[in-house]
Amino acid sequence: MKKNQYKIAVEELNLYAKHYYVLDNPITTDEVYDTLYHEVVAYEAQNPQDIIASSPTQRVGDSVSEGFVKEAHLSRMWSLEDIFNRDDLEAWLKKTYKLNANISFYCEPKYDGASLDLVYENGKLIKGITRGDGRIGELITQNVKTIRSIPLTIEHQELIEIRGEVVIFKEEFEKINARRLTEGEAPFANPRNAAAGSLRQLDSSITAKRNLVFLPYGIGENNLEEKLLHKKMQRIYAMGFRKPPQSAICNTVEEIESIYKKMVQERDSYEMMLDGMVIKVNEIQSQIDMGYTVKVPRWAVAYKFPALEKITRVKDIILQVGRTGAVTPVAIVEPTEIDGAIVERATLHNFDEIQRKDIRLGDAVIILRSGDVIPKIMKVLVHKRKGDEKEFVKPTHCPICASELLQEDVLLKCQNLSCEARVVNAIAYFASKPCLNIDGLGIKIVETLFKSGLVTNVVDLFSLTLDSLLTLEGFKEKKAQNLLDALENAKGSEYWRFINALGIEHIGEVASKTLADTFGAAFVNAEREAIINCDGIGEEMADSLLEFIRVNRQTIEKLQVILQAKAPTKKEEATENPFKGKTVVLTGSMSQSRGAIKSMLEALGAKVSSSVSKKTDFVIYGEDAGSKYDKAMSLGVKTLDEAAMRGLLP
DNA sequence: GATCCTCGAGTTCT
DNA sequence: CTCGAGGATC
Repeated sequence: MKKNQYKIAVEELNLYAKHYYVLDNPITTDEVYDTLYHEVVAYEAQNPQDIIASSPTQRVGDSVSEGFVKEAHLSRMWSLEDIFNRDDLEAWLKKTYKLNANISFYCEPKYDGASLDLVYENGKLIKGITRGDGRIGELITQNVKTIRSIPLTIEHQELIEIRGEVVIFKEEFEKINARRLTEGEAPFANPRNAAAGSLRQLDSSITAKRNLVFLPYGIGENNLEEKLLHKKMQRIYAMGFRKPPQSAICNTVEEIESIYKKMVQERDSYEMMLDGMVIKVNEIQSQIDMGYTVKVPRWAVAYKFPALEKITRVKDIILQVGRTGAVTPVAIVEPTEIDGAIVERATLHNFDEIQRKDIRLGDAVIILRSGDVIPKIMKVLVHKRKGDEKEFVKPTHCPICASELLQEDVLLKCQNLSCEARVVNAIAYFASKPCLNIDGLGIKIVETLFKSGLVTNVVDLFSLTLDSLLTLEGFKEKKAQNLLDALENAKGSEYWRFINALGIEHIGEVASKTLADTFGAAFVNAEREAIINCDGIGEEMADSLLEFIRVNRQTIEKLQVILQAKAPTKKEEATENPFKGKTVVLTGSMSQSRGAIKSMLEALGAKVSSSVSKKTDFVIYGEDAGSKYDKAMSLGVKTLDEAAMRGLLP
């Protein structure tokens, strides 16, 4: 870095910081900021004579803004030094052991939120102060009192300062943003900004509505006479504060690495966002001996997690046509590594979304991926526009077959029933898992079959022969025979699979089961009245079904003859068991596939549903359980792990 | 008429 | 897994 580059970098950092801290509207990612910041630090270390007074390295924390009364902290709130990998960790440990060899380390999550300082006197909460610059913050006591996880009184009479992080749970964050979008307000970039913004509302009734959560991480001014940090923390939890979802006392690099890896792996399953793990020396006397540098304590460090947010560029927006004819836009971005995965595409859902977020071709965007969640474009970095970005024009004609598109609610749909994309996807759907479950007939194979002209509709599948298949590229004896076997195997499937496989609009797995149970093969002649009378089926679905039968009666009858799908045998009453008549939801991965467990439970008379509500009787969870488990917890629905479920089986 | 519960349909990456 | 909308329920 040269001197003039250094100056530019400082200005850039200050601009980022202003947007981040003061305007609660970041214009870059943490990663970009951190990288640049470290370059500046490196330059300043080499060229101390050049250091500019306004450099962000020359101050602690963010600035204090107007609007609230300023208030000094009883003792200073420090920031933490960041480390990013094992080498950094080993270097830090070496440094730390040099100061004091006989120590252990207390590790807990570093929450991604806004720091808060609480002052209690005579057992009462008297002040809540934002971090500010670490010495002076803003007095926000009224707002703080709306946070339910902050006790207003504690059983500790002496003056004590409790520090922690105010966060917004991920679920709540999504809700708030969804609401802001519908009300035409700019969404928050991340839960941290939402938390910080909510905390600094002038009207505390707004703060109250945001469902903030306080998680304590330490103590400022205090007189808790404990020799060990983790004991102090236990005293705090005993006062009525919330515990961290994970913590550990470690003695070696290996132990620290292992708890770090565990947290990284589990970070998605936590309700709040984490951005790292904090490692602190556990012995209080050693902490005092080690003391502080100008900026940070020597006895603690933040071990950052890999970033889940990256900046990338929208190269193109392509159009996909599904089996129902719905046209969906997908953004193609510069390939970017996020948390171990290379992200190249991000769904845009529908065309309103492009407009709402004002995404243009060539735009720099912040892209986000958390766990299994599909990559999402969070926001456009408007200040990075050069002027040559192009607005994306909503198509009027199908990208595949060129027929006219029609807007149906939020979806833009191709109306041509024989559009290649629709036909190919419909055949693939016919063969998919919840339908006839034909092995080896995925989208790629269907495309090959369609292009060769051998298969132009689902009936053609059953006229395939070994000879005709062998004329195709990529098909040798083995693969061809496997496919023919799989097709043969589809004969005699359960009847609901056959109905589902037809891909009738609004008729999915559940409705197909209802129809199969009620009418069996006679569903093609069912009266409208009788259809509407079925549980869960109304006018819309009935009309869609009747229209489909009217148009496709011959195809349906041909398939009935070929497939000989099994009409459902009269269901035997399941014997009495804990799951009979109960509504259950499955989440996470278990020793068998969820499908297998689902049919086992259904055989016992349970209704296996896909979403959790307060009517759900049990949520059965496996490894890596997701948001459904969280929802069960918040609704107070009973949860069972796989072993507990098996224990209840007859 | 409003609200809650479910289902259907769409998508990404390992 | 999440969104949006159909269906059921009050």
